[in-house]
Amino acid sequence: MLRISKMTDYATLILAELRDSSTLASASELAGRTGLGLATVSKVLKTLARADLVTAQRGSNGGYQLTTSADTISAAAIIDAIEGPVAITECATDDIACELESTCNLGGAWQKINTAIRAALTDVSLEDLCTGTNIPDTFPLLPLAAIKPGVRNASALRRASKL
Amino acid sequence: MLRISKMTDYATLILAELRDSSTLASASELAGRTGLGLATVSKVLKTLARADLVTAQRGSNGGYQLTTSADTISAAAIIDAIEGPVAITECATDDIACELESTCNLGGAWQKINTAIRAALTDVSLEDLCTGTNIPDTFPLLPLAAIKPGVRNASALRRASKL
DNA sequence: TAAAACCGGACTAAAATAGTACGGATTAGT
DNA sequence: ACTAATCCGTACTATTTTAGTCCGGTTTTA
Repeated sequence: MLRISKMTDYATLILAELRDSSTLASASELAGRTGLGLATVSKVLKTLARADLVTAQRGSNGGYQLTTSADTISAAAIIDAIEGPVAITECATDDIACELESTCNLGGAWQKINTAIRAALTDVSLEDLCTGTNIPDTFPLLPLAAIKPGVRNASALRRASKL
Repeated sequence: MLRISKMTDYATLILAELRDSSTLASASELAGRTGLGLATVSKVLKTLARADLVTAQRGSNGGYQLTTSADTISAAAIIDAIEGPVAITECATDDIACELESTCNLGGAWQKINTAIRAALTDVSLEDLCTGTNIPDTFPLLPLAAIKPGVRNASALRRASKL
């Protein structure tokens, strides 16, 4: 559920390498360091460059570097760059009202959740991802938890424990 | 990014209808009420029944009803039921270590984030989804926010505002 | 016994994702 | 100027996932 694509995963790996590198790193260099295919690394880097997360230098001795420091690049930005600004539900994707709207009695609840998750991901930086800091094992969503003590059913617990 | 499948969306719609119904509701009844195809509704209901979120009554006059009350069914449980216990990254899916592990210097950061999101979704109930209550517009992730004041880059902000 | 309903699984079609390939443009060094 | 290294853009293919449909079987009620 709620998975990020492999490409986004790769992007994180690559960005992490760039973070460790003080100079320009070429696509083939990064391919070597990450163990991924050159073509794939190239593709990811091009996408990241278009999103302005990395800056490219062309020509011989060219390569890539982070546009800004690792603590100013958010997890949300990485996901956005690779996967585009896709929303959690179909009908949240664009401003066209979904055809089921009349029978849909869910007043955009999923969209709200989506926004909330995005906010959470915006507060996690590449630096955090690399160092593993600032990412708590559980995200106590205070306002929610305070209002209703987390009610969980058996199957949810069972699955959660396996995760 | 991070989208739930259409089927999960449908499941929520169907569960919401079941919540409003005091008696058994058949698949065709629910298809009518939601505006979805019968075959699709059937499929979703069967899956939900297997996950024990709804209880089926077979035979003539049969149908479905919620197994427990709407406030004991979590959003996480619904997603799990339809999409299975899939994790946010490939290598988190099973306990087999991913082949990139040696070069992967991301110590399961995505997995942590996944767990955190799951925790958040476990605290949102079907009842919440239906009524729209208890779902704040933003989820202030207190422990995170307290430690580092949300650093966002321009492109993240731009995209977020379009969402 | 017949009709209504769920059950399980197979099946197809469509869409998204992953990965590859290639000709073109840019730059540095010689 | 020439050449090699490198990024750029895009098109392409293959694979996987998702969505949606169908059907034969079982259960229950009347």
